[in-house]
This record gives sequence, C-alpha cells and structure tokens, in this order.
Amino acid sequence: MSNPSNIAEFKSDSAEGEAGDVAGVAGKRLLSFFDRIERLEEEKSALAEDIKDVYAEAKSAGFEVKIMRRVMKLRKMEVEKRQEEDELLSLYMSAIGMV
Amino acid sequence: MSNPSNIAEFKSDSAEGEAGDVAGVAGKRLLSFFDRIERLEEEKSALAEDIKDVYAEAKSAGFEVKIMRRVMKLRKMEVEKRQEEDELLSLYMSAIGMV
Amino acid sequence: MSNPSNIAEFKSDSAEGEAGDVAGVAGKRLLSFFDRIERLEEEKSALAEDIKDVYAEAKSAGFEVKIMRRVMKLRKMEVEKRQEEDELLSLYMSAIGMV
Amino acid sequence: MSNPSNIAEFKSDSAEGEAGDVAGVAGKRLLSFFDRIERLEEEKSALAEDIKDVYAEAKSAGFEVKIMRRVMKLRKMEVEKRQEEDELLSLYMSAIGMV
DNA sequence: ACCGTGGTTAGCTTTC
DNA sequence: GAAAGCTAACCACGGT
Repeated sequence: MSNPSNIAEFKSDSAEGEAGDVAGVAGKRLLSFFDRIERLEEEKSALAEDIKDVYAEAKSAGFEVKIMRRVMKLRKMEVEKRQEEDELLSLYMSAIGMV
Repeated sequence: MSNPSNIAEFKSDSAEGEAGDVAGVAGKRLLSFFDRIERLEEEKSALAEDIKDVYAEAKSAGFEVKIMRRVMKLRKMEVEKRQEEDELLSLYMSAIGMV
Repeated sequence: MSNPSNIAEFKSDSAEGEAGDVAGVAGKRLLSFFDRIERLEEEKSALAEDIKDVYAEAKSAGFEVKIMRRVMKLRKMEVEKRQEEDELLSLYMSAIGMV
Repeated sequence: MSNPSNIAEFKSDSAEGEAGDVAGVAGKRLLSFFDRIERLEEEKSALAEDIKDVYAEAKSAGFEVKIMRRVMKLRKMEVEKRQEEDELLSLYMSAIGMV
C-alpha cells in the first residue's frame, strides 16, 4: 500500500472515479482538509524551530535560556492580565451605561 | 563574556545611554531577542488558531474531527519513522566507514 | 471530601491518635500512597540501572551504543505506529456502525 | 521486508547461517542485547503505569496529585542528601584513620 | 569536566 | 469537570 495514509480506502468501496460520486467528492474534500492542516502544521513547526534558533542565538550571546523563558512567560501573563483588565473595564463601562 | 549569567547587567541603572555602556548594550540586545521571540510566538499562536478553524470547518462539513486528528497523527508518525530510518542508515554508514 | 485540597489536615496537630480522627486517617492514607509510590519508583530506578548495564555490556562487546539506542527507538516507533493504526481502524469501525 | 527492525540485514552480506559465522554470531549477540533491553523497558513502562495508577487512586481519594508529586520530589531529595552526608562521613572517618 | 542531545516528566490547553 | 493530547522544562546520558 503506497499511499502514506491509507485513508482513501475507507471512504468508498464502489463507484470510484465517477464525477459526482458522493464518496469520491467527500473524499476529495476531506483530503483537502488534511492537506491544509498539514501545511499549517508544517508552518507552525517551522516557527517553533525559528524560536528555538533565536534562543540558541541568545545563548551563544551569553544569555541564559532558562531565565529568558521565564521572562517570556511573565510577559505573556502581563499581556493577558492587561486584556482581562480591559475587558473588566468595558464591562463596568457598559454596566454604568457609558457604552 | 565569561560570566555564565547576564543577569548582573540589569542591576546596574547607572550610566545608561552611553555608547559602549555594557549593561545598556546587553539589555538592548536582550530586548531585541525578546521581541523577536514574542513576534514568532504570536505567529505560531495564529497558526494554531487557523488549524482549529480548519477542523471546525471540516466538522461542519460533516466529518469527524476525532478521526481526522488520528489520521493526522498517523501521518506524522509515518513521516517521523521514515526520518528516523534515514538517520539510522546514515549512522550505520558512518559507523562502517562508508562516509 | 469537598475541600479541593487535603493540605489543611496537616496543620491540625490536635486530637491525633484517636480512632476516627479525620486528619490522622487521611494522613495515614496519604502516607500509604507515598510509600507505595516510593517503592515503585525504586524498582523503576533499578530497572533503569539494569538497562544502562546492558548497554555497557554491549559496548564492551564491541557494539556502538549510539546506534543501538537508535535501533531501540525505531523499534518502539514501529510498535506505536502499529498501535495507532489499530486504534484508528477501531475508530473507523465504530464510526460506520460496525461496532 | 517483514522483519520489524531491519537490523539483521546490516550485519552480514554473506555466509549467514553457518555455525561460527562471525557476523552471524555477533548478530545473535546483538539481538540478545536488544531483547534484554526491550524486556527491561517493558517492565519499566509497566512500573510507570503502576505509579500513574496509584496517583489516580489518590486523586479519587481526594488528594491533589500535583502536590503529592512535589512531596515525592522532596522526599527523594532528602534521601539523596542523607546519602551524601553518609558518604561524607565515611570520607572523614577514613581520613582520620577510623576505617 | 563540560556541553549537547535525547528521554522523561510535569503543566497547560483543549476536548468531550 | 474529567480526560487526553500537546508543549515545555528538567534531567541524565554519551561524546568531546
């Protein structure tokens, strides 16, 4: 079985290849989803690699990766906290009719 | 820089802004790393969102997300297995001197 | 026990030793868990040692540990891939009502 | 290729199956190592499972797994610390001739 | 003796 | 709210 994912076999056992074949059409649709997802995940992995590279570069510049990760975590928490606060503020504003 | 940690520079708040200011320069460098990482992580998160969206779209097209995730996982495992096989082969080759 | 944490019991140092003492009973139960875990982890560490020993023995018999580890990894990946395939098949079967 | 690990093929391209065949003997030895390691790793995994089960049991008894893990870590550190101290003591003893 | 790599474990997110 | 899958931190091993 040369197809890397053996998926196609499960979709239809008859009438493959016809235009308008329900299973075939669904299969194409499904494959398209798979390809889109795979593509996106590859990009995501590539970004993860890039991030690792930046940390590596920082490390070779003499910084401590472990601590840098902590800092990034804090930064993120602060951003989220800020967002929370903004949402809370909006809530108050609308509560008192300040649109 | 022989000191394993560049933390010390952050304790110095004097003499900032001068050209050649060691702490300031290191700090700028570090900030630049942080910004790059933050940017990359934002893109990564965006991609994760995109992936979720595709699954949602597939779901509303009548496909089962649970199965789709399994398929994607299997696809990934197949790719990794192949890579591992290639690496092992390379390792053998170099081990027996076939460069 | 509705309190999400059983920590509170340990702050109580009064009335210990009585039959039916809530804190004491929970404490005994907890200690029993700890002991069981500790025992299991010791056995696990012993096995890790054994594995190291086998690699060492293989090395002194002239085999390359690095390659051997790769082989073991590949073996493991193959087993996992097969399991994943089986699970995916089961999922398909139940999805199309073939129980 | 039906052999799950494709290893055998790399060991000898000739004269397989003879008693005293160097490559074949080495191969058998190697396979024996692999089997021993695999066996040990299975046992190790089984123990890891057991540990997980105990934590699950503790959880359903109302204890917090996260905290329990911390406690186990501390316990382990104490054991190791104690061992360190004992070794240091032995060192002192032998240093002052108290065998 | 240190560094880099790989494996293990814990925490987090997301799903059901 | 529990369970699972994913991600990131930690740790230990092997190589240099």
